[in-house]
Formats: sequence, structure tokens, C-alpha cells
Amino acid sequence: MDEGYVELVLSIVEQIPPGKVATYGDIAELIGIGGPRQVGRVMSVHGGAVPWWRVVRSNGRPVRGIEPRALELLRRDGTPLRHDRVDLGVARYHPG
DNA sequence: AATTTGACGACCG
DNA sequence: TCGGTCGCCAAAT
Repeated sequence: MDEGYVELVLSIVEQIPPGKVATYGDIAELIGIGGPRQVGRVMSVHGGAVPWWRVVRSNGRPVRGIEPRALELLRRDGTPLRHDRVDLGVARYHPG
């Protein structure tokens, strides 16, 4: 596998197809780390190498601090957006 | 070693 | 829908 959960998180994010999104909580639960904050921390450090904009919060809102950027990238992927929010009911991707 | 911080989540009013 | 609170855990200070 790998040396730590960091690579594991990144590998999952890379598997998210265009037009779909995953939540921090889903990833955290999938790999079995303490909580979604750890996923967020990993993304803040190594997220630049993966499609970070396909990881959103549980309420469908994009990542904090970079919403404009995330929304444009999501829109480019064809992700179902409802104004400034992702339609999780349709766009939610179940990793694994 | 102790405290605060953070790309979060669930719950409550 | 919005804001406040608590729980969570690793990293930063």
C-alpha cells in the first residue's frame, strides 16, 4: 500500500471522475482515519497535485477560501451545480 | 509539554 | 437558511 494515509487520501481523490464529487467525511470513513479534518489537512498540504476541487464539504459547498476557483473548475467538469452549491444528490461519488 | 489551529461534520435553536 | 456549539485528531506554535 503506502507509507501513510496521505498517499491513500490522494489516491482516492485522483479516482474521482469529472462531474462527480466526494465529501471529506466519506473519504475519512473509507480509509478509516480519525475524522474529516485529517483529510482536509492532507489536502491543504498535498492537494495541489490532485483534483482538490472535486472534494467538497458535506453540505455540498466547495472548499473554503477558494470557492470562486472551485466553482469554475467544477463547472468545467460539468458538475451539477445549484447556484453556488453542488447537487450532491446527483454528483456525489462513492469512492472505493 | 500545553495550547491553538484547521481545505470538517453533526446537532440545535 | 444562518449562526453557534461540541467532537474529532494531527500539525503548528
